[in-house]
Amino acid sequence: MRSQLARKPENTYHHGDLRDALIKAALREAEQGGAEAISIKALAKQLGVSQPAPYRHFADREALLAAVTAEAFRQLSAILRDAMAMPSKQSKLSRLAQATLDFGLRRNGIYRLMFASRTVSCAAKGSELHEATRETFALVIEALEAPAVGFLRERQALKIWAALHGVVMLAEQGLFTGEAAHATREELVEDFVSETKAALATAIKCARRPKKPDG
Amino acid sequence: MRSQLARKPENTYHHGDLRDALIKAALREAEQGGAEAISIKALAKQLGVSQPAPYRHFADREALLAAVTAEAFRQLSAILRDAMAMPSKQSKLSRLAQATLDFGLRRNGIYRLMFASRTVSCAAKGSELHEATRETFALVIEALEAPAVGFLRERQALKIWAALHGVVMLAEQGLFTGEAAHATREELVEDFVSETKAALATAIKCARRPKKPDG
DNA sequence: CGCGAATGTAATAGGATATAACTTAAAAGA
DNA sequence: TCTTTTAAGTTATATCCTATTACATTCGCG
Repeated sequence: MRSQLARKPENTYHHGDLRDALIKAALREAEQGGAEAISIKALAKQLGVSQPAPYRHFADREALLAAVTAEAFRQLSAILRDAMAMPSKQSKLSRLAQATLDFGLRRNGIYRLMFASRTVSCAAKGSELHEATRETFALVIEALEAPAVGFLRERQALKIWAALHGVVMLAEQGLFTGEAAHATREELVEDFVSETKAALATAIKCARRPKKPDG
Repeated sequence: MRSQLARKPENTYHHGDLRDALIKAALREAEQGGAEAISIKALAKQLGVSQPAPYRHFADREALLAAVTAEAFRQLSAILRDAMAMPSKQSKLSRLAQATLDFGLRRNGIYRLMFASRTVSCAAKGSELHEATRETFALVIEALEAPAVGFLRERQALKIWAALHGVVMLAEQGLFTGEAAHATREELVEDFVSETKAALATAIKCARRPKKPDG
């Protein structure tokens, strides 16, 4: 099952691994132009199969987009895991944050596919895509390096995750290029990271010793 | 120039205000489905004109989207201005924040058009759209109710604006519906608001009296 | 081996963007 | 006022895309 070879070999009837090749090629297309850049017809041509062949593997365009988005989340998860595993003077959270920012800016189109399309919110609860998004978020929680105390940790994970995405969003919008943007994106991200750490430390301390405000 | 009447009256050759009617109708279409829901052909039919008529007013689909997005930013600006003007026990910033969240969730599709499409980042510097986005951001700065001290104020405006958008984004993604989301969106937004206020207060105090850390 | 399921193809319908050539009506100027 | 120019709309058409239907080929399993 040559899963890496994109094009179908000539003089063969079956591609061998069309489903996978479609997802990989679609990811490549989406890199710059986002979901709009994904055309089933163009992908089929690129892979050397007939135009309706992809419909054997995906019910419609939406289904392909969902699969592509799920793959993108798995790739992001892998990148974040690597960033967190890498030895560094920075904290895990800081590395995760900078890696997310980097991913969002570098792979702009894919990022929009993941975080700014209807595809994800339409994903059913047990679906491949839904699971992929949950796994990524689990890494954010892990990056906090904090014990589970009620929902304090999840709350801080949501906060830092939201803040990060906001920075990516505004950066892509060009709000950091004006004269107002004396602060760089990276600085802002670091701000959020240290605020999260501080909030987490005090919140957990308070939760553990609810009577004493300081120990 | 009946600017409100959408459909072209029968037995007339000219619509009268097609450009405006197109933008308004497109906004209505985008409310749910975002940019993808905007079809020039469908709009033309809806307004009772021939299919290529819109091309007299917009060079292509992208140009229409840009105009629609600019109008959306002006509407958001108006909403935020109203929210800030309204008498309330809450701070201006808090009202702006909640109004933004509300807008992002209620008018989901339009929000994506504004903050998560390539349209905005492609807007040229003097364009209608670019000006509309700058005006909206100016309101965020205004909501801080803080004096201009270097770029401190702009930096905090960027931070709270980013955080807000992150919350909207994750909320639309459904990350607040799981068991992890013990915190409501509104609570998170208030967190960010009060952190901003605190950071702003101390930052400005320090900038004013650089030698004395506390006054 | 042989049969069913999976996978691919050709043909085709239908919807969208966009352009070209032509028509109408409104505005501008003599 | 009459004419001429120009803005705005129309019909016809080219091109691209999604999606379905009916048909062909190959894989894999009993």
